[in-house]
Amino acid sequence: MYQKLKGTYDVLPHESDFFRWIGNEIDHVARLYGYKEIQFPIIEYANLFQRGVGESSDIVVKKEMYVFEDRGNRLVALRPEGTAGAVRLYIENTLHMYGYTQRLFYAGPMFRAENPQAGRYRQFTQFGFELIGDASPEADVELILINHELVKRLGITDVTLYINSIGCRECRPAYQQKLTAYLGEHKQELCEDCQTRLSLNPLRVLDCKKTSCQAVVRQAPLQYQHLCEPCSTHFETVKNSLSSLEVTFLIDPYLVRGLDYYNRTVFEFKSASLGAQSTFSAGGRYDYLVRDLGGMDTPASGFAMGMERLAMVVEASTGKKRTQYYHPPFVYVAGVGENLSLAVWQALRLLREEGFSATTEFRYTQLKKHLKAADRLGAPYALLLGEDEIQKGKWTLRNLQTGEQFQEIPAEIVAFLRAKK
RNA sequence: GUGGGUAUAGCUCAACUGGUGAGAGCACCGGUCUGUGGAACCGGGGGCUGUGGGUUCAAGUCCCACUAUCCACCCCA
Repeated sequence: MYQKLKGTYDVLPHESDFFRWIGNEIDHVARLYGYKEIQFPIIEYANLFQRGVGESSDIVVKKEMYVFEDRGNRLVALRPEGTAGAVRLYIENTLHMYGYTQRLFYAGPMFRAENPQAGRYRQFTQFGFELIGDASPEADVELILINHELVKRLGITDVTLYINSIGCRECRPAYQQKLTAYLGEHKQELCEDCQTRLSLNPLRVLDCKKTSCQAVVRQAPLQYQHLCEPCSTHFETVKNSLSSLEVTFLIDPYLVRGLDYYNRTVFEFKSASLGAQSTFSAGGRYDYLVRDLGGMDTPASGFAMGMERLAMVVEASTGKKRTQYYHPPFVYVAGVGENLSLAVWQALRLLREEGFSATTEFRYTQLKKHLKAADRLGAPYALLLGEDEIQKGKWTLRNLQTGEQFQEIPAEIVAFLRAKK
């Protein structure tokens, strides 16, 4: 028997409405905030991601990208995240010519060859929002508000917003020097991984979870205390805006980024119900990326949400299983007796033309079988069609919850159903 | 990549310390009931016990490897 690839999953028929619902809410919020959907390929040149995501990122270093040569010997990769592709799209299509500020969102599968775990897959779905061409702190706030709105709409309750500022290319070097110097003094106390991080990306030592490292980190100089004037003002404005909008947040001075392109504001939404993979949404400002990928100097900010994790949080938070979002067909047509296929077809066609979700089981001729099938599907109504109905030119409509039923001409039945829909 | 748990029917689980043809409930299909379902009863299809080796007279049961899965680390959404 064939099995699905490690780290992938199937969405079954009774679960898909759940994901559709989440997707619809995201679409809706995107529209409310004036974001337009973009679509870009799942495969791109590998170097787009190598450069976009950063050479020191584990996605590149630990070979977590699905990279291969295509038939033309091009080195291509399955996208490990969305921002690089979105920015490539922005640059290649000169979107700034349509308006400097672009509010964009996307949704789709991403790929990382990591070991699967709770809420972590090799093919996972990400929703991302990108606000390109706006350097103001309000842009960051808007993105956080979008998150906030989504959380609210999906009925998620146990979330915490963490924010931090990781400075810019002006103030980070000085800070990093200070940090590196400090960590260098305590090198012996750090774990093996952190000792290598020290030379590669010392910031990452800050969120190491090993107790020995944390002891060192606790005394370490913190970025948000060493921001340059502009970065500091930016961060203050973000915090003040959030406060005045009554969006509660916590400052996490150890919040850093695995992806290299971030600067200034970074934020994460975490849920306690998620186990170790507590972050279901993360984002921040990335003012250098457009330039790094060959575009003009363009500020930008964005975030991405993991659909699978989001789904788990929704279930945990609302107490509703994903199967409870299933929408049954509205009317089940039961053809009772032989040679009824024409009548059944006609009924189905009329119902569908009226916008009702309607179905049947062609293989059944016994009413009993039909009702059982309708029951299993969860349809609220069954339309009974047999000799009697055909003779009278009427339909019998049965309410499957109450058992009540009546006979009427099709037009009346349709009117009745329209009122119930 | 590292560490630990798990692996028997579609699902949830049985099968005394290794011992006759691997069972139950749910689900599915059919019947009791040829125009009234969600109940009951009866019957049926489904498993080379994750895969491959080994120990043994004998393995679902013990040993090894592999694979998958779950959890944690790493990292990340």
